[in-house]
Amino acid sequence: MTSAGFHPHDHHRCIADAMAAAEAHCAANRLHLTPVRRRTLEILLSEHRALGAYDILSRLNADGFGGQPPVAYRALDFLTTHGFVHKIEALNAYVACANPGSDGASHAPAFLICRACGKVEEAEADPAKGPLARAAREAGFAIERAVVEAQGLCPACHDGAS
Amino acid sequence: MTSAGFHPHDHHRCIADAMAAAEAHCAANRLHLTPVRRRTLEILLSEHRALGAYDILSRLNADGFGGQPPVAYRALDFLTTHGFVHKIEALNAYVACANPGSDGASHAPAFLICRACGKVEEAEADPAKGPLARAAREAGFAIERAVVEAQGLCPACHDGAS
DNA sequence: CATGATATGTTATACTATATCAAGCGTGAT
DNA sequence: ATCACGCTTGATATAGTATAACATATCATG
Repeated sequence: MTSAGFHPHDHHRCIADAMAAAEAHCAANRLHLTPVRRRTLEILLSEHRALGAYDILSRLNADGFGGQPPVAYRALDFLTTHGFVHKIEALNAYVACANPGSDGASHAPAFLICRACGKVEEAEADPAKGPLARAAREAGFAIERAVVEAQGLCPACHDGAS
Repeated sequence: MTSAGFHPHDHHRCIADAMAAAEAHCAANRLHLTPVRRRTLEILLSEHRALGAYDILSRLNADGFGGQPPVAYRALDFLTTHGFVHKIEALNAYVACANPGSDGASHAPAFLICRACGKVEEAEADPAKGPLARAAREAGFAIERAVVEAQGLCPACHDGAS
């Protein structure tokens, strides 16, 4: 199941479901979804886009949370460690996970990033099945983590442009 | 054909071949492989590892080239634009291309990055054939560029460790 | 209540990258 | 020849991303 980033959907519901899943996962695993962490996740869920740490920080400020970089980075560290948020390496930015708590830390997300509207869709493109896994096998390389980020144009921007 | 990063090889030859290929490609395309650019490429070729821009910069300094960041970044920009060097997004670092000039800009490299020794091997894991391409097709997404970076342990580090 | 683990506040700093303007240096056109 | 132009480099400043280190607060538990 992929995120609905590129298509119209009940976004309020989309946020509520993700927050509920995060809360359930935290409750089940003795994790503290504190106010800063919760708000950070809400901020990221509010858009299907990747936000920079300093974007997030300034929104946290607006909500009365501490104003220094470590505040944002620590919240992001918690959220990424537990699989609620992913970092988009190609953008040095962060995006909410589409299926949080699905299995904690070990799913293998791939991302489709629209360079026009900035929306990010998360796909479960398990690299274990692709040419990457074959190349690794041939090289005797043991993959622990894979960064897979496709950049291009989403359906809407592709049709609208050129 | 993959790079020989993880296996013993005639490294002097490996460097010489890559430099020759770069020179040929530049000559054929009216590109200037100036001293800074050439030296930058040599630095990256000297190791099968990804180096940060400031690492490269300090090595350039040692060789008498200008000492400001733009010097390194401009050389890297030239080299990446023309396919002689790739950026490893997950590390914010740069690595020499294993098969430069193969087709200029449009090959689809994937990387195997050893977290222990730092070596990087470039594989031609064409994403067009993998699950990523299928996910994109289903989503109506037009991929223009794909970042594929696997992190883990190379054969040597995998055997040596635990 | 004491204790230890977890989380947050705060300051400072490190690391990565680019904008901008000035100067040098070839190549080719007139 | 020299002028004009494009490309490359020099140099200063600043923007953007991330973490180290230490102090304080909070809370569950013994």
